[in-house]
Amino acid sequence: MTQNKTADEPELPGDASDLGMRGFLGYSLKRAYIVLHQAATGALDESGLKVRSFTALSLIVSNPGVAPSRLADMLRIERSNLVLIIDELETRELISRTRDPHDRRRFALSATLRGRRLQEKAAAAVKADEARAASRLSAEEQALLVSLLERIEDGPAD
Amino acid sequence: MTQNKTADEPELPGDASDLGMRGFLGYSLKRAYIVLHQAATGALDESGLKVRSFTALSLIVSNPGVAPSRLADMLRIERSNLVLIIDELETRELISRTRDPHDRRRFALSATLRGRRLQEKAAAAVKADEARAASRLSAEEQALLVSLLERIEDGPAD
DNA sequence: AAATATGGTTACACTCAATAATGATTATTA
DNA sequence: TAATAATCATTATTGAGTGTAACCATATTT
Repeated sequence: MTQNKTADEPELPGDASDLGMRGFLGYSLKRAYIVLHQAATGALDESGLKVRSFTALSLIVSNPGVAPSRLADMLRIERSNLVLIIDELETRELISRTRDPHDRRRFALSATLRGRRLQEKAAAAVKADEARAASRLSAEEQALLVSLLERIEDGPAD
Repeated sequence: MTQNKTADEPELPGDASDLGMRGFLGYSLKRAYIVLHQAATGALDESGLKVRSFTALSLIVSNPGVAPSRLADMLRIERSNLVLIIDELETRELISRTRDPHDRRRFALSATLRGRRLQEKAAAAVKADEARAASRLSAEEQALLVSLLERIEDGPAD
């Protein structure tokens, strides 16, 4: 047994380590992601949006008229899963869903004035909480981090 | 007819962009994480482990005798959720679960020889696939990335 | 015109993770 | 010491989040 907890050394909290996992990029990535996701969730509490809904709303704001299936591609989720998100945003009158006149199978999604205002406010809150969560990094380091992450997202060099 | 790049129409579905979301660290973080998680999932396919189980097994290998509740803390999940993971690892005889003689409420988790061998093999596979996924980054950049991520994980500077 | 493909929707299943309740054991305290 | 509280592992239940399959309406292709 490698653990020797006698009365002299009662239960050190640090006697277990994840040093072996630190060699895995995905491990560090996930743990940092959890921190940022929680920060965003907290920031969005007031607006009643989830991170998922906020992202969808933001993409609709900056891409007026976008079709649901296109949006699903951008979010990397299935169309069927987007339906509920859109339903919620529409019920709250943050977006409108109108038929695309050129292709009546499609909907054209646009943010309402209310939706644009809420998105703007929520975005500011998320930005602020993200800044706090990443406050150990300078602005330059944060920019560097994002660029590194985007190069990973671009896939293998091959 | 849906894609007309010849500046005919101002708002075509094809030119949708997520540029507005790129200002959010959490957005880039999540997308990079998805890439790495998929890489790890693929690498672990052969071993029959999920990313979750692999992480648990790895931590048990490097912390022989660790208690389930301590492990749950390290994995940042509830004890109750760890039970199923441990059950699976024990059923496959990758770990053993023995009572801690000093505190009979606790279990002491240790990897079997078989578990250590599988972990070693799986770790190599994950490392290889992670390296491929991050191949657009040099070794120095990868190390830098990890250090930036860990500083985020450390929380706000305050 | 008929067959095929695409877009949105619904229903279902599965994974992941949190919560609450329970039984066993240990620690505290009256 | 006896009674009470706290801790550990477990089970059951629940709720997100996401994928798959089937369906209907509309477009496209043959």
